[in-house]
Amino acid sequence: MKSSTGKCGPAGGDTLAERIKRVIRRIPRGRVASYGQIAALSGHPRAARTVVWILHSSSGKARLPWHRVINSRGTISLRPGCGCEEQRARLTAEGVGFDSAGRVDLRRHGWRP
DNA sequence: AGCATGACTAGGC
DNA sequence: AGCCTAGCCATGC
Repeated sequence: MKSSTGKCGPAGGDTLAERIKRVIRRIPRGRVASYGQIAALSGHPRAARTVVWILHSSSGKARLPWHRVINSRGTISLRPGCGCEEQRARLTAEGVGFDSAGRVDLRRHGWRP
């Protein structure tokens, strides 16, 4: 019995947010995943925008490898001055290489669960 | 209850 | 090949 209301609370629950966070933590080091991919693995293939919100909401708080999350083109979506340089530095440190166009080779570093 | 925000994505011109 | 538009999902005021 948890509560008479029937709700156990979002903690450890099946909320999309918790699920998305969980998926992001599963991204192995040296690999990157796209927002849409994470959303799909969370059960909502079109909730890429929600993934964005999660990162904003937990940016710097939760221990999420936020730097391993990029867009479907393999480029960093962050705007200059908002941590995009840090993201690139972290990925580079993990062995993820960027080409002259600032793109990651998803065929090589893309996360494939 | 409705509108605005957010690091998106796919498709069309 | 590059830019624009519409669609999607969840939260905050």
